[in-house]
Amino acid sequence: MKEIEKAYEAYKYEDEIYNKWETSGAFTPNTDKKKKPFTISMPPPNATGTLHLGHATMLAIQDIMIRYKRMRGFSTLWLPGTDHAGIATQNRVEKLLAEKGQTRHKLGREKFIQEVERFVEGSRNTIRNQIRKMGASCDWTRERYTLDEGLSRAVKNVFVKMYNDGLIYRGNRIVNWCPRCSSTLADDEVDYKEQEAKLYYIKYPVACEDDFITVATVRPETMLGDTAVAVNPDDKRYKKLIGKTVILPLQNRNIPIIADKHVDMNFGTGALKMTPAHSVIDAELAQKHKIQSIQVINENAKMTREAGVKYEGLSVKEARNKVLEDLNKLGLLVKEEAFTNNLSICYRCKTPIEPLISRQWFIAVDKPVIKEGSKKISLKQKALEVVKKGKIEIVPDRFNKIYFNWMNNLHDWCISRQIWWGHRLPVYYCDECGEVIVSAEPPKKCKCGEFRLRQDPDTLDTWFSSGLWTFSTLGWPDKTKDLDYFHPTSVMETGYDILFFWIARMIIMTTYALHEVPFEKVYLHGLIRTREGKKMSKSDPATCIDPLDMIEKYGTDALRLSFIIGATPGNDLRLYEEKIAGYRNFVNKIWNASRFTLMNVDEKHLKSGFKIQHIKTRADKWIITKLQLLIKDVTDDMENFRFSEAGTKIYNFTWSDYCDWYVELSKGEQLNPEVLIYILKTLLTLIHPFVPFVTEALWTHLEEKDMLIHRKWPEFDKNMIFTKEVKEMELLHQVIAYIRSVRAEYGVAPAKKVNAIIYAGNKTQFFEEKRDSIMKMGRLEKLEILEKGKKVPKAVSLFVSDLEIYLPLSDLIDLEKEKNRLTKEIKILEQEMMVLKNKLNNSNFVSKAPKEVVEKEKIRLEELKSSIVKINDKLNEF
RNA sequence: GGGCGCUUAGCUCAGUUGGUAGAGCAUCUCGCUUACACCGAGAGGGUCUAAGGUUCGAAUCCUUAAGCGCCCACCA
Repeated sequence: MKEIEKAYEAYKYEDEIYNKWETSGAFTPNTDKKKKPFTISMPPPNATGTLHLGHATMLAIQDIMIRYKRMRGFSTLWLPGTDHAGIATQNRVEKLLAEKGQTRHKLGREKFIQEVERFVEGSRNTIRNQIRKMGASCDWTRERYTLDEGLSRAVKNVFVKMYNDGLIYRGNRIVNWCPRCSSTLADDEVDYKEQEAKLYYIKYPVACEDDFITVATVRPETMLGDTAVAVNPDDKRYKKLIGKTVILPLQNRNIPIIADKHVDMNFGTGALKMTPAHSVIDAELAQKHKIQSIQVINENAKMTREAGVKYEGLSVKEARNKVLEDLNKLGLLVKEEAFTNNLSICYRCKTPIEPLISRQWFIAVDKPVIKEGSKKISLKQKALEVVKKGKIEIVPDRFNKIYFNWMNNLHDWCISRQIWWGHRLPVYYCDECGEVIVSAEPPKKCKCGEFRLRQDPDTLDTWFSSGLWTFSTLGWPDKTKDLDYFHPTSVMETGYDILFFWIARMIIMTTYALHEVPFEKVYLHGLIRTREGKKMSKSDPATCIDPLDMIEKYGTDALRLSFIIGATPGNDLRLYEEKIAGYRNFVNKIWNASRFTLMNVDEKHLKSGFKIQHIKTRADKWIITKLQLLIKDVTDDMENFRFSEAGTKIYNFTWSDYCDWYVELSKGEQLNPEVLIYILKTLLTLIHPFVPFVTEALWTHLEEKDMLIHRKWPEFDKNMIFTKEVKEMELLHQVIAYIRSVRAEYGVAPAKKVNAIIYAGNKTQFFEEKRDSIMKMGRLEKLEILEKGKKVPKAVSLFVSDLEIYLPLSDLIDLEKEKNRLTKEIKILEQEMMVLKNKLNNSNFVSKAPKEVVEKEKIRLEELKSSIVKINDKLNEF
């Protein structure tokens, strides 16, 4: 027998165990045709950061899925990797450079990229090791990175294919521009922040008339680029002005007054100033009405020459003040009102977005290109269809609606970014003849014969490459064994916050490129919040829990459990240290339950293996039955992704059934080594996916050849269900619980032993057999077990089922108190009996409720009646 | 303006198809009984947000309302 420490100290074991798993190849599956594949693509953490609670959650959930399926005999691939995270990473490095007084422009493109690469290599290693810390059983031999050669090839190939299909085009359109990042952003990369702004009312004189039209705006500086004023056609105030022109103040330009139903009559003055170059709505209206646009703000958020010499070069804010001042001088500024509006900001750096017109690359989401039978459908339609038809199932299903809503409203996706860190567009220009060449391989020369070709300086939106993740990581565009075997992947597990950013993009890109879904199931977890329900923010260490600190303090297993138990998919989870400490206690409980077993068995027991013949006592049959039911329930829960339920059930079994009863009963002559070992091994197997480290650490003491990670998942065995014994044991528990309860109520010191008399009727033999257990657990001095007898005076009396139990606590008994206790008890029982009687007298209930429900109630009623009679008899003696 | 989620014991939450409410922590009372004080035994604590409805029966299904939170949308 090996020495086992009294308490489990996680940090002493975890790294070594992980290392053993990894080096033994346990995480690396084969493309074994005899097995079924089970695949998860790990959502690639950004290559910049460190592990946070979001990552830790996803790793815990996915690892549970993977380990479970591995034990069920699947060929399981969990493919890890990292994402280059274009804008996020570039921003980080730019910030670091700024500290040294450097900028990326001073450095130049090539050197800057080297700088980023250096930075990324460092932090990728950090991330890798932190993923290991979480116990993630992912296949490191297949690790990928979005900028790998292979993945880059996939990116270029998809780009070219889409271009050739007419899905990718270059266009001059209004885009979200972040002046700080100097780049475009996709629509969903824009965040909104409420701000206290001012709504300015400005008078525009109507040409050739002594009239004005007043417009309201929060951005007066954009008026320099106004090209129209729009009103609602039904607006009586302005009907007569439609078709006329106004003279745009400060610019002295004539611009038309047009009518469009989109204009809200009730907002402001009901007249909308239109700046198509700097407002998305205005741009749409302008396109509809063929109104030109004038760009007055440039990509650095400075005013352009078009804004006029007076304003050129001013910042937006300066221009705003100057415009207001000038309008005021002319008496055209009517008034200003306080106003709250939503300011658009960059989701990465929080800088206000400037909408402006720019020449960019887009993916056409509404163009019918994908062949579907005889007709062609768009990317969007295809992405909607696979979810509608159930080819992809989203858990929880309420997110279907959210997905549909988003997909339906999707506009053409702007994919070009003016940053340097990322996949450069495979687009080449010939300045000689103006030819545009789109090609995965750099072209040698233009068809006009020119050799000097210029590659587009822009890079692709990060989500373009992430969208290919499930298949680019498996080797596409090459026809690899992995791709054939592991794709489509089985489950995509991630936080609901990137449903649009990523999940939707993967569905679009994969259904297009591979004509199959990227994954069959999407499992969405919630966000981790503080105990108060607030978001955890890195900037506020008081609210922010660092998973690595928690691992050091409580162990990985405890942390994992705190993400799983009590969590429901799609709902946020509040996390706090006491919770983690609680699960640490549970992990220690597992440790000690095992320790007890190991201290009480010999090596020969460990080696002998378990047979059904080893089951001897009623307690054995009871715990074995409980275990079988646990296997059944937990398996069912795991199959249905109910990890919280599965975890809770194992927790309760371990602590309440196994430790509090079976282990306690095992102390003494009842000890049955084979059963103890069988229960322990099965339990460790069942809970291994949740707490891999402590279970594997214990496994080393069990004389098994293989590591626990390879162990087969237990099967439910109906031959090990003993219904009768379970009922008897539960009655025994009840009796012991009653005795303990009375002892406590009467203040009997735990060390003091008392006497008891049980009239057990037809269960006399059973109780006789369990005499030792009752005496031990009830802490009895002397126990009499008889079929029946006289009521015992000067004793506390208990009536359980049809049993009578007496504790003659003579000197402790307070007759008055005992009388009150029994009176109280009988009141409760009588009340319950009344309810039951009414129910059973209700013909509707008897006829309509299921038979077994009625039967159950009848039995309960009989029990109640019997107890009440007995208590009444006893009361009459007082 | 649309849509979604939450509201259950002091706190954090479970409660799978409707059958008289559960856990952990916290509180109180005891206790070092040969696995564990990261423990054991016992106790208290809930008209399941409110009001209607369906049903023999509702925390669970339907309707309405309130509070909190989130997402989407082109109120300038």
